[in-house]
Amino acid sequence: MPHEEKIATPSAERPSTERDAARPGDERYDAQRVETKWAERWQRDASLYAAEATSDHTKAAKKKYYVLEMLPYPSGALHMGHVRNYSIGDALARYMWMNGYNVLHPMGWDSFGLPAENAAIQNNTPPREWTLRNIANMKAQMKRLGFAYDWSREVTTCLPEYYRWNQWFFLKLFERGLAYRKKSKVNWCPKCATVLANEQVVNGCCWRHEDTLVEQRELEQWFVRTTKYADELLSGLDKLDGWPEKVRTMQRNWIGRSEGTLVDFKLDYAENHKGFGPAGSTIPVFTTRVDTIFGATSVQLAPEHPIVKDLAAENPGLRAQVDQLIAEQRKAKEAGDIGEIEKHGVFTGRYAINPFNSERVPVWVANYILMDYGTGAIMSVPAHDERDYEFAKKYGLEIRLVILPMSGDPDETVAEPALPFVGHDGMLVNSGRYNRLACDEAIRVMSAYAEENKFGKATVTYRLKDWGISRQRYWGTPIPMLYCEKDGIVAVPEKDLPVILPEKVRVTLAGGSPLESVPEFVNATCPKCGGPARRETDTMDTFVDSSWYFYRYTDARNDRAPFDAKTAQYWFPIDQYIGGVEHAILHLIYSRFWTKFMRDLGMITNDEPVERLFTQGMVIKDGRKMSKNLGNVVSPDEMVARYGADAARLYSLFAAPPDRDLDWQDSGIEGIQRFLGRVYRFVVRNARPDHPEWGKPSPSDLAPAARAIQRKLHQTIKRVSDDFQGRWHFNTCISAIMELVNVLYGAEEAIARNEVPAPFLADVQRNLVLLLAPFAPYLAHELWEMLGEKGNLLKAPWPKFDAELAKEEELEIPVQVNGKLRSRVVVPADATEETVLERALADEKVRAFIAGKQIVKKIYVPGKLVNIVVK
RNA sequence: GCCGGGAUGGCGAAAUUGGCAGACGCAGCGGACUUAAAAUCCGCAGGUCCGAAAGGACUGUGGGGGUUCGAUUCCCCCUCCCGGCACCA
Repeated sequence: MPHEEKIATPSAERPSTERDAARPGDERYDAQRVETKWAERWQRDASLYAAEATSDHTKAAKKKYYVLEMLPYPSGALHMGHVRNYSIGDALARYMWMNGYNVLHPMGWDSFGLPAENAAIQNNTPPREWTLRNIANMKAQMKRLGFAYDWSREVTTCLPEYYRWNQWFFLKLFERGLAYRKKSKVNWCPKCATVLANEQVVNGCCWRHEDTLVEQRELEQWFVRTTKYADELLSGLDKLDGWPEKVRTMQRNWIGRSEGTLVDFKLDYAENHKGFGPAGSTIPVFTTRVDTIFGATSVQLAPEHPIVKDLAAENPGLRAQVDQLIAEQRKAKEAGDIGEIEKHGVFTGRYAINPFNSERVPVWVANYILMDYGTGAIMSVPAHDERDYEFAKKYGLEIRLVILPMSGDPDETVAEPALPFVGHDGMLVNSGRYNRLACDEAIRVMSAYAEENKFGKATVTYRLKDWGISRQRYWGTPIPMLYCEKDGIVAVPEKDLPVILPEKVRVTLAGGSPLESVPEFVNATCPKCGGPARRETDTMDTFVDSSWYFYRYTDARNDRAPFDAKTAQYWFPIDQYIGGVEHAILHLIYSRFWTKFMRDLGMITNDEPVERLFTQGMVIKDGRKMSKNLGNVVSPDEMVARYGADAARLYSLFAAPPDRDLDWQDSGIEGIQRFLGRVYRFVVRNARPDHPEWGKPSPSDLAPAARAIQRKLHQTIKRVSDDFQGRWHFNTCISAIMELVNVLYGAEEAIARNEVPAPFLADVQRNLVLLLAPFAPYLAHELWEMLGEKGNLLKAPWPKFDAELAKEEELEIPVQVNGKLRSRVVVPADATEETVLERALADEKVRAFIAGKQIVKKIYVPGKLVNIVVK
């Protein structure tokens, strides 16, 4: 019994009052000492978390696994949301390493953007300096937290080595007509002093400044033709079954595909026509219900419709009213309640011709018609549209029934429906030669008729708009375009990339782009004619950076291309992407677009960037989102200093399943700290680095105490492995490990009595450490070493589950009478149904409940439960 | 209005395929160790009622109904909370 003297007697090992920290044999877990020791070691070995080169892999049988967490904006310091996000990814990466995969687990910095400019203005620090300093700080935090990133692939989007490829992609987009310049109404955030894409406007406010109303401005802007892929972006969602349904739904809503028909209504000039009419004498209307067109009793125009402008120009009275409508609409839009606007309209005095029946209908302008959807004009069918019905009632417009609801029997007389009847299951009436057609059939026939007669056609409309990427800001990727007086818009030749963002720029939020005030940047030479040219001073939306950065990780130091096609093909798609749901539309839709674009460039072969997406819940405190304003922010640095990185990470995984919001409680992390200490103390007390080999005796060879440990160990291996492979409920993984540790503590007396063989105990401890390794890497490494293991824990094989060893020899079967729990019987695990029922019926308590009654039914669910039904 | 997600002890949560509701942890209570405290270890613990106790009865997963021997789990109806979309023609 060589280990006898090593067993600690509690009194000998208990730390005394003072100066206990440095005492030899101290059992208290000093997380700071252990964690800083390992952080330094890991720091020294850059290759530790490096993904293996793909060239080594064409022959190797190792499977790849690309796990990615959304890269952070370097705001200055990590917050708890980051810690949670990265703890999930890190646990997964470590688990996959231990399971023998070639893991790619990179990290980078989404480092262009407005906060750097604000900081520059406030602290007089250049954006570059501010950003790089923040990156250094956050990188140090990540290292201290022990995240296993392949830093050799670090991507920093604000550096020319990266953003030159944004410019390169822009040129490719431009060549293919996918980047274009257009004057249009754009969203303008006064606080950002720049425009925003539609996706970046939330409830009429800026996505970064939720209290700042977005204004509309007319500006020349660069757009990316995301709508070219609208259909594929939509249909591709069906195949993304590794994505949360919620995100897919959000994207579907955002794309907003709608099938319908365009129909031209001609303005009628028969009366009051002064020789030349308003620009565009036809009014194209978009409708999803062309089958109801015989019920159209007016045409409604958006107040900002160009024809309205012309009509108003001829009619000052109308103009005042239209201005009023525009104001109402704008106000409602800004307040974010355009949906609740009080319907209000004005008759223009003009009429338009319904091309299907040549009927003259009045043309109105209404505040609920939106210029930026469809054509900005509708045909109003009060009988079959709720909004039109409401409007018609208010202004006394005609309501004409043209659809009758279809009943089961087509020949049966149908009662007049309550109006408005908006159902699709009907047939046409009062519709000339289309009478008796079913709605869907009528839509087809009538669309075709319109197309044949050149006054309309079937069409598809999207809510999705092209992506406005111009930003009148300094800290972003310069758009590589030139304006030459002679040659117009000219692209910067590829060989002249990158267009370097100048460093010495006075950043202000006033006026246009700060770059305009840098003559050496603005003044350039036209590559076509050699004459003087003006450089584009807008920079790119920072969502361009994050749309393709994950490809760059596969080949981050390439200076001839964004990345090598073969290498990207090996790694893509990303097996698991993890981040907050706030990017469900913005980042994730742009990324999907970019992937399709790169595929069509022939750079990649995958259609989608991400196989599986996981959106983790928020970290909240006291029931509310953490924010500086509320003063409920928990700082990761403070948690690491007080409890250690392992505790902070483990708690963020333990407190709730990862997809739910996590309510941070300081007392909760203390419990985790206690648990880590418990694990540490057990191993310190029981480590036998010099143990002989564990020969794996069969269960019957072990004393009951040891056998109980073995059973629990294998049950734990199964639970932890299953949760990694299926749903990711790390909280239950950790609970399972806690239970194992509790069993080990319960066995300490048996261990002291030598009922647990030393080699077996060593094996159990090894497995315990392996199970803990993905969640608490510092403690796991420390204990691994303490157990005398020399190999790299990171790549040590994940414990293997053995069903035979996990099996219970005896089962406690609950016995119900009429569905109510009355007793329990202990039976051998392999007991037959007869035996179990016999025992159950023989049970004293059960007998008391069935006495004098008739047994109707006996139910036995093997291994689970007995239910005796009596009456 | 439409589409998701959710509601379980004092709190965070668990119950993975319809089978012991509350694992694990926090907070709490009791005990051990200590001169004492901290730390640590062990134990108790949904609620109500009966009982001195051991123990027992009833009840309990937002509310109501249903299916079933049996429902946190499946079906129908309703309430509340969170997120997204919304005169989208």
